[in-house]
Amino acid sequence: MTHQTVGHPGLPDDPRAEVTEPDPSCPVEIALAALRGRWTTLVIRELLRGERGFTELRRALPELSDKVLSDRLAQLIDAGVLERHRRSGWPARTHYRLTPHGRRLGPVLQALWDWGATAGSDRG
Amino acid sequence: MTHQTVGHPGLPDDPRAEVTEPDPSCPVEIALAALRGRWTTLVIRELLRGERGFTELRRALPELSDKVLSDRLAQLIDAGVLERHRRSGWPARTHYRLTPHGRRLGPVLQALWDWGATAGSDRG
DNA sequence: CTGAATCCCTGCCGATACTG
DNA sequence: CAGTATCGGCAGGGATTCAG
Repeated sequence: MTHQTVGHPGLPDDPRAEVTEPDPSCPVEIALAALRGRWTTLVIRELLRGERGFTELRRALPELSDKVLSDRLAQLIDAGVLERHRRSGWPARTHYRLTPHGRRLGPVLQALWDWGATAGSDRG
Repeated sequence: MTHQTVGHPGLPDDPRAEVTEPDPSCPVEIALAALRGRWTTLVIRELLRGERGFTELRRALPELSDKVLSDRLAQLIDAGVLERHRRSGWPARTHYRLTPHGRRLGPVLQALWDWGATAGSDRG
């Protein structure tokens, strides 16, 4: 951040802070798009704990269907959060690992957690 | 989670960090619910700059329809982010102001911005 | 001026079934 | 083991209309 116009934390001094309609190239939109959708943060949480295979993720999140898990993994790979590593052979073995960029979601989720944990307590 | 096995920031040592399915009471879900939906962050951004009336918000975000603006304001009031202040008389005048809790979204949005701004570049 | 009610359309999510 | 294909239900979002 390069300024503090009004005294609140403010947003970066970047033209994208001035958009008047939702803009996919806005960094906030990019971040929220990466986190969007049911189950997404739980998948990330599992992978923050270490790399996991497809079945391991299913075991950790039993209510999550194959299709949605597959969707989420693709979404997160697309967002640069995860990498897929295939091991050839039989049975096929794949594992998913956070990229460095994905690991940097840790503090972001922490910020969301901290804010959400104080909801209702208006303190100030 | 009760540890920091891998050296990443980790999540709080709270039972809600162990849920195996989406849980509305999870702080992360609470925060994401507050930010959910198209236009939401732009409305917040406007109000981070100062209190605004309904029409002022419409002017700042011309593509945003009345209905969705109304929906968003209700959502954010419900989330404890905003307060509505009515002034009696004619014409009716209302303004919206961030609560202290809402103002604390500043750093959260900043964290999202920072992450989103580095997407693609794999080493911050 | 400040909204709420309605309608429709689209996209997400879940269940099931099928493939390499 | 690791997914993809397909379908149906439901909620989100936009335009329009109406009301306090």
